[in-house]
Amino acid sequence: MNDFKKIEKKWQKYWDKNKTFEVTEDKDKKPYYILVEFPYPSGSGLHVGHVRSYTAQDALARMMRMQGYNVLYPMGWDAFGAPAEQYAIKNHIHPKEAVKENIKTFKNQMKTLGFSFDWSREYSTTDPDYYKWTQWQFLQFYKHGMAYKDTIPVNWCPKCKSVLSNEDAAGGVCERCGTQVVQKEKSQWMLRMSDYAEDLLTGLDDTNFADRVKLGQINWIGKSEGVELDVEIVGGGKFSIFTTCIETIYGITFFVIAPDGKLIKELMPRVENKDEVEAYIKETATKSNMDRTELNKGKTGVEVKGIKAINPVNGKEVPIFLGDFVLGDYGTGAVMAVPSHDQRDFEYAVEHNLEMIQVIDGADVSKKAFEKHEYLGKGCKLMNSEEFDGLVVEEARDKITDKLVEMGIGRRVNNYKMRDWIFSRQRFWGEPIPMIDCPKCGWVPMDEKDLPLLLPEVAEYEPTEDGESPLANIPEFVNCKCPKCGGDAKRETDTMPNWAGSSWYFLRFMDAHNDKEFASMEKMKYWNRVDWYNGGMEHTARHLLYARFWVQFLYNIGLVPNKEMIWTRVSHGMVLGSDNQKMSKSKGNVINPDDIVNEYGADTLRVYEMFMGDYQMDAPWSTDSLRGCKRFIDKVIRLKDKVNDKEGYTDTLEAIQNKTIKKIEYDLTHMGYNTAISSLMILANAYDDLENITKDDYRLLLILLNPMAPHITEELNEELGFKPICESEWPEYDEEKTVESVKDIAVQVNGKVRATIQINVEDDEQSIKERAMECDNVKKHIEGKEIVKVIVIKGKIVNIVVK
RNA sequence: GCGAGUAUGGCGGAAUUGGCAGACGCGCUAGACUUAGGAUCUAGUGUCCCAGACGUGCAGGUUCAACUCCUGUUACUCGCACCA
Repeated sequence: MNDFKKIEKKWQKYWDKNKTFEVTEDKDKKPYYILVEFPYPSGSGLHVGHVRSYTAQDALARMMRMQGYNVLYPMGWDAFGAPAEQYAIKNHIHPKEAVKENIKTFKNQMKTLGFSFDWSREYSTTDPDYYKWTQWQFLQFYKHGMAYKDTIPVNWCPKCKSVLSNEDAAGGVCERCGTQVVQKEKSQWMLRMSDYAEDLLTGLDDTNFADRVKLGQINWIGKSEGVELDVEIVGGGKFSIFTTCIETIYGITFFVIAPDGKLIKELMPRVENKDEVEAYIKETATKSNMDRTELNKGKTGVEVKGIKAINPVNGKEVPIFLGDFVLGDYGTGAVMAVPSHDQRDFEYAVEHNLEMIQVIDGADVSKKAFEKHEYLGKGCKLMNSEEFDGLVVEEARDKITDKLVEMGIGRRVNNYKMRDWIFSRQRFWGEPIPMIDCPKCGWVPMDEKDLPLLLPEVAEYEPTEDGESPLANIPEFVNCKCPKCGGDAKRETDTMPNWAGSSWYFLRFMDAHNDKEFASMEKMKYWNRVDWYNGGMEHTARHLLYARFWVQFLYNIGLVPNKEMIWTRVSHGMVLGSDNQKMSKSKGNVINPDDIVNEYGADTLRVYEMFMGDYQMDAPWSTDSLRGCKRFIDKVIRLKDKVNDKEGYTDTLEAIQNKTIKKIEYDLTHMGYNTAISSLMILANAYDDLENITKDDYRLLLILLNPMAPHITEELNEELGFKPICESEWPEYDEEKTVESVKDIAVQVNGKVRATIQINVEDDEQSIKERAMECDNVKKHIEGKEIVKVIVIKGKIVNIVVK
């Protein structure tokens, strides 16, 4: 049987020619929108990991189409960003050409795998017709005060010569190249994502994301409730701190402020030891995040001499320090230090020989701090806290907060770890930011009707040495007229991050070729939302959060129908190498899907990847197992020889057939792909046990297997003379017939199986009980013993308890 | 350190509500058919001191009955990481 190549080609052509999977907004059908993360068309081609998730979603799409749903299953390309640019630089071609080439490869691979995408909706984020709307939406952010320019210390990758978002620089190393990130001051476009922190949290209630996905989002947003407190400075002036442990306020022995924050700059004129302080600020700036977190556990810092702060509750004057464990961009960039009750403050106090005051009773604080997670909920009481002495912590927290609020110096506030989104990249290969810097008018947005702002056609697109975008070197691009006053002005030369285009691509699929709007409200209302979104776990924090933020903003300005446009989000496990390690060229364990398709066929690869293990877990590659799937398909082919001329279904197969239909429906909608395949193997084995099967029997197996193995099943179906499966209806099962009327159940004595009896569904408890007692082996084990009770679970088990 | 997840034969993994642990597949063993087999078919395949007993990371508990529920614990994987 080596004509699978011919067969697969034939049916791929058929689907293309008949536009089988293209959909329109058909009002008579129920819409269902299935989405997989569109790939980054890299130079190395499709990965077997792509095949896993695309096949899974493809199977769901194919089944649901047969069930009468109007299934939108689109595909496109997320082609802006550093990898495409680096690939282009390395191979000395223009990124546009590189992307075109890579898309062609990807698309061919997808076609040979028989994915049922609606190719009429294909686009790339790099198409001017698409990024026009990305730019347009950026202008909406700007016009609603959600985009602003700010000079901030940013993560800088010295190798990629680019600014990275906190998300891209997670762990203090560059996401792309692994180089240590350093801090650098830069003027950047920002989106006010932190304004949406609370909405992004509550919005999760309107989604059906997997729990682990929701949790990832919640952790990333990182909400903490606490008190913001104004602190007076001796001799005038004040600053604010944020704390979640206001109950320890009487234990303050010093304050620490961030060296990279704005506060120290304001205080500078009054600082006595300016040289020392400035040196420390400089030192901090050269340290990467990594240094600040891992390598530098010892608490460095200097005292800010000449300035003392006043503890508002007792008037005590305490010193102020700089310390790089306090971050400039979280909270207020300043903290109250209570060394007895915070381990970081404790370490800092030991290092700098500072006073400690215990204010919560219940532990020895001479060796380490007695922290919040240790004293909360244990009934611990306050001490050394004047009128609050003796109060339980939780109560004291409330009373102290009330007092501070009353005094007008305290506010209950929430803080979030999530920061604003740094939206500028000093890169060529991204959407140009459509803003113009006019010497007279300041930043002016481009006129919407002039969009798209195209990337210029140039030969040089490598980043400049000083970290400016390559676009800055192109006078024809930079120089322009101010849309407001008509005078000479300069364009923004930074481009958008590659997360931009992917933050709204799923909306575009609903109306992919609209040249009047990014997507029409009418079509978005028809499709309503993404019903089922599959992607990698690695995208559940960042991409999904950006996309939700983007959508919520569009909703607030009335441009999309729902505040959450994604309903279910699930994630798949990785396909590992056969050595159980992540596939990588350096380890030599990479499996190329093309090779597998060539040798075994697309159907085999698809079936194998569905069968390989729990969909949500990583699974190692096994070519032996793949061969097993090939054998299964061969067996299905051979079963055709058993088909007789009889009409209808074989009686003895009724139960298993109904059961299998039900099982496949359940499994394909619950990510149980491996057990779906297994139940089809069981069905095929049942057929194989018979001398003959009917045409209808055989066709049922073909239809049920079709979502996973669409080519061979269509071919066999056609050979029987039926109309194509992709134009047929999904079979219905009869719940009553899924239950076998005769069944073997176990008989246990004291929980141990001693016999098996055959029962009928109609049998009553008493007769089952009697028959169970009559089994020889059961008799042997209950002989001479007192029967305490007999438990009969109908259709499942009998347990006789004896003493 | 914090958060999440995982742990079942030689291997990948089943067990939807507590009800015969190991479905299904791989691998392996023996046999059949064969010039041949990465083909197909048949039988077998958790462990052991094998009429029986023991077995789902480990130690307890609840129950007639526990992979499943509860308490504690270990290892690994992933995410976050001085977030006040």
